[in-house]
Amino acid sequence: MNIYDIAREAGVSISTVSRVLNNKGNVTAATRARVERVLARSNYTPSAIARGMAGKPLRTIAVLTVDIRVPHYARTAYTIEREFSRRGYEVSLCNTGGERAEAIRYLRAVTEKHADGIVLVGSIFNQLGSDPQAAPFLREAPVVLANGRIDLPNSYSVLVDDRHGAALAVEHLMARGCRDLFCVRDVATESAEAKCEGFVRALEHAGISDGQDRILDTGQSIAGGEEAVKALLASGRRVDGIVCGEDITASGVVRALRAAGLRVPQDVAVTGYNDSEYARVCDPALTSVDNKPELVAMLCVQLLESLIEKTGPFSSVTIQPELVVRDSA
Amino acid sequence: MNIYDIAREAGVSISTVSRVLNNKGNVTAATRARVERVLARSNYTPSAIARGMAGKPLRTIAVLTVDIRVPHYARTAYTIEREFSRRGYEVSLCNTGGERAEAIRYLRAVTEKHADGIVLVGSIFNQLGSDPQAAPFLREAPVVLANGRIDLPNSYSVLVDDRHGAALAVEHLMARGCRDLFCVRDVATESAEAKCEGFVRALEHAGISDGQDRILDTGQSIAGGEEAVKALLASGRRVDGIVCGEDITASGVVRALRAAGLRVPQDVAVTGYNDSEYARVCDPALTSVDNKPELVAMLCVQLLESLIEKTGPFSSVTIQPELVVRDSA
DNA sequence: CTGTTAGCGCTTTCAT
DNA sequence: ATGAAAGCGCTAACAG
Repeated sequence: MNIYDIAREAGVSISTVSRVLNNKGNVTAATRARVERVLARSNYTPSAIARGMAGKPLRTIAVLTVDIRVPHYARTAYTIEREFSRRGYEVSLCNTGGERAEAIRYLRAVTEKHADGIVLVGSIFNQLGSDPQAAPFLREAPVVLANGRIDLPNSYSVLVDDRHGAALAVEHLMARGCRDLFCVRDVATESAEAKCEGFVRALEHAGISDGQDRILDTGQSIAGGEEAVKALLASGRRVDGIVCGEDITASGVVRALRAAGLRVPQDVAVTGYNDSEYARVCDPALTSVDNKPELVAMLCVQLLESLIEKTGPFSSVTIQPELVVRDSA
Repeated sequence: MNIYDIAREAGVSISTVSRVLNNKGNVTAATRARVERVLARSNYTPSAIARGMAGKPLRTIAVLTVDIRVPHYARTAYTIEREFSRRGYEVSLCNTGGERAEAIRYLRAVTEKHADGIVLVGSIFNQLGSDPQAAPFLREAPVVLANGRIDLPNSYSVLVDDRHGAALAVEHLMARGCRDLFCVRDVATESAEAKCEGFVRALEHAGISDGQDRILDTGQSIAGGEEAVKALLASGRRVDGIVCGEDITASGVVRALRAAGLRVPQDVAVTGYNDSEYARVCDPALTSVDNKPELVAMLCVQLLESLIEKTGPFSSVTIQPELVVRDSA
């Protein structure tokens, strides 16, 4: 069933049907009513593909994320989807797992389908900007990065100041009297790097210069946090505060500390990052850095929408995280 | 840049270009090479829209879910996306929030774009099958429900036996000696209903007939779990075991029990549901029912793919949850 | 093996 | 206010 069928049944031309379908003017009330009656009883659905063929945008947004099973990405992707949906766009989603090849495959696919815009969620996508295989696809449609940045003509960023976020955690711990701090780095992204940098700088600011030696590397998981603590305690180094790069890792840190007979926060205070549900499930509830994924997502959507609709001016923005104090520090 | 440009530059016809593009036979190695060279230096991207216009499938799958911020849905959606991606499909995602209107809007949109298949994740979508506004869109493409069922000619299900899941929890609690059990219902879906039914039946099986009076209603959240426990304790009823419909709610239950000075599991044992990361973050780690979202998703993908490619036979399937025993019960 | 051509279903001028 | 017709970029049937 297509527009010709409707036109025939209504005794008009396809132009007229098209006009009533798209609420264009120049149709008599009578004609419009006749067409609408036919429309109502037929179960005709216009073909968006044909509409796209005729040069109209398909109103779809491509979202690339590492893994929506990570709550932080889930919250970001959720907000992006909801906001674009509200604006009449559909979103297509890909979990690249950080795999360059997956990202490229997907970018090619969405370019072939003429996506109207692209959102890259996470600093891990920064590398695509200079990737000869990927970059061409990032020039066909406007691109916005959530907490990332690439240098391409039509790409913009909504950044989060993770250095500041980590510094907030350090300052809070020092204010409660902690002096022997450590930082848990649980992933190798620019964002994680920024957190470490914030940690080191904040220590320097407090006159402690060996921050670089106080960074613990581990995996992003409960087990990762546990292992980092076990290794630290085994080293015999003094510790009374731990800044973690993720709530989930922090929960492992807390668990291992308690298992070792240490009290949190009395003996060792712990901070998480992301202010996720994990922070509230954890016992004691985690003091955590809120890096505002919903706000970031919202700004990404607004930015991308104005890029697509060419209602300028546009500019990249940076938002500041905040510390949410609970029981672990 | 389109297929005509390539054809002209290579000095061949568009058919030939189309043939090399799609690896069809009947092209001399020499001709193929010539076209491929032109292809390589041009940054031509074929238009999937035009291809769709010519009758080829666009290879997109629409996934409807309640809210991917809920880990169980995130895991399901993640697996669906990954598996379809591997098979050369793209997935478009909508978080309906359980809103009928959102589901309908989205179904209309994806029908206009000729989605090749639809996945409905969650029993909340069961009602769409008999919804006159929604059902027509569920007839245009094959539909698979994850843990749901609708009665439409081209719709199939991958079901989870949640009655059995809840019964497993009850049996485990009774085996540890619990006698005064309660069940926390934290949402109003058929799936939640099935869990309650499983709870009641398992009690009956053990000679306890007042199961229906042992169901506590609350919200699906930490606070929901806490409130349920507070109300229960205030009522003065004896309790030594609580079966929860969700890990997140169970974590609130545990927290409130401990706050009331009760030990988990010694005084009151608690079971969660979904075997999510929350179960592992919670202290004590939750004994939880694993309802296998990855397996469900995988089966949905296989089912839908065979429906799309018409490689039968198809049939709905039911999978059985398993209990994962940890420290809370 | 290669080229010509007729659609696919819509939007949009341009006539009338 | 309405209709005729061109064109969007591709696939595939058909002709050569």
